[in-house]
Amino acid sequence: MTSDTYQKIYAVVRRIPRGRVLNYGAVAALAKLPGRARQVGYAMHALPAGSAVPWHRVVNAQGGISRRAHPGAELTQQMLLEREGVRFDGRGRLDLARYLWRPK
DNA sequence: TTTATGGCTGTCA
DNA sequence: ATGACAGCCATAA
Repeated sequence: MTSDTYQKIYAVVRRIPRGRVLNYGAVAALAKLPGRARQVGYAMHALPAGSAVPWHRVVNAQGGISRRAHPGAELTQQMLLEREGVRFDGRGRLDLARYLWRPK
């Protein structure tokens, strides 16, 4: 796939520091693709296994894990984040104001 | 080619 | 807080 869009998206996601998260809209914006949040989701879905992209650090705008195609995968994502020190509340959501990565 | 769908988001009721 | 609606556009059929 020769899509520059994906490459930009992956480049952004790959820069997310450990213990931090980014929502789809933010990734799209940082990739110079404002409004394409959905495509970011598709890019994640199309991500080849074994890639160096920390897809689990990408969450939705509510600071939670979106329902994904593969059942149970959202739990895996939450587990990976908790392993990096991200705490989830009783609703399975995290404090965006605190964990959202804000590049300068 | 056209249509339908989707790991979203922001706004309004 | 929750739910409905409407845009964005790449991928699949």
